[in-house]
Amino acid sequence: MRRIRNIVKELDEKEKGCTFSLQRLSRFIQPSLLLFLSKGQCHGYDLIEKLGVLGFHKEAIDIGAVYRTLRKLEKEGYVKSFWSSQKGRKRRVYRITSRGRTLLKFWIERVKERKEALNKFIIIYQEDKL
Amino acid sequence: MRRIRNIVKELDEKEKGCTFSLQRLSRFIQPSLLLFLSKGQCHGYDLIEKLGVLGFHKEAIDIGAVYRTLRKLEKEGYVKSFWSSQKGRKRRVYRITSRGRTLLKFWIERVKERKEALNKFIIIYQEDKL
DNA sequence: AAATATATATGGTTAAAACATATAATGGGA
DNA sequence: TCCCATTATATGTTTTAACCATATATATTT
Repeated sequence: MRRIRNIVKELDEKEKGCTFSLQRLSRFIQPSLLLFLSKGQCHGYDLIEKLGVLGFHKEAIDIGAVYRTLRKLEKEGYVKSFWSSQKGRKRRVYRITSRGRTLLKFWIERVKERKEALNKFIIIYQEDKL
Repeated sequence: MRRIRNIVKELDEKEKGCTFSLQRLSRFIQPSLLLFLSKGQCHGYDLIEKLGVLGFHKEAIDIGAVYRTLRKLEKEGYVKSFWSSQKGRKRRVYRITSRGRTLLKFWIERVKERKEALNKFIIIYQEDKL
């Protein structure tokens, strides 16, 4: 039904014996959805495809989480949705609101900070290596 | 007793009306502790200081989480500890194990992936901006 | 003597990812 | 035509780790 977590399972093989969940994504679905919606309206399935652009293998994405996050974003007023049924399958199309754009602006700051932190992490790791 | 979250509270002010917790750190304490311990033995309080090097304000760090994570890392065999009491306060000093170094190696891969993803995030955000 | 800094630890709450499963319409191939 | 894969959305449960609060005790500074 859902071919999911194939690649992650391979990692599991390699990481056998490690009790920490390394592949757990963190705080990424919500800001990513806002980001893509800031570029234009989209429906959920489309957004799942687009998450791959950021480097996540489609197979590893929790589809349920995407839809759930979209519903929550709407409940909070960051996006708005409507049903579209032209050509076949009806789909719920999302649009970002101005509130959503403001939230994304805050996220960008966090993303930049986090990127800097990860960069420092890598630099420290590589120090004094032969 | 603990002057914590001063800076974060300022952010809260700015982010008023946003119901999403933007400042929540994610999956960072554990790998960071391993990283610093890979450079040499340390005790918990020292590690709290060092977390600041990665760009986190000391005030925002959950000290309890640091100690808890260290205990867990030891329980899982990624670090080892002993009590040291020379000059004053006794402290529990941690050392990374070879298992810990292996775990850190896996983490580095994740960190690099994540940094790339964050970079793409920023690039996409800046596309078609005036 | 009191206050602050150093140092470690644990109990409870919450958010979000991870995991599982359900539903249903559509289009292509056997 | 029937089956199956793909498209498409959704919700229930479990787990993890951050977040928040608090407790304890020694050492140093005011």
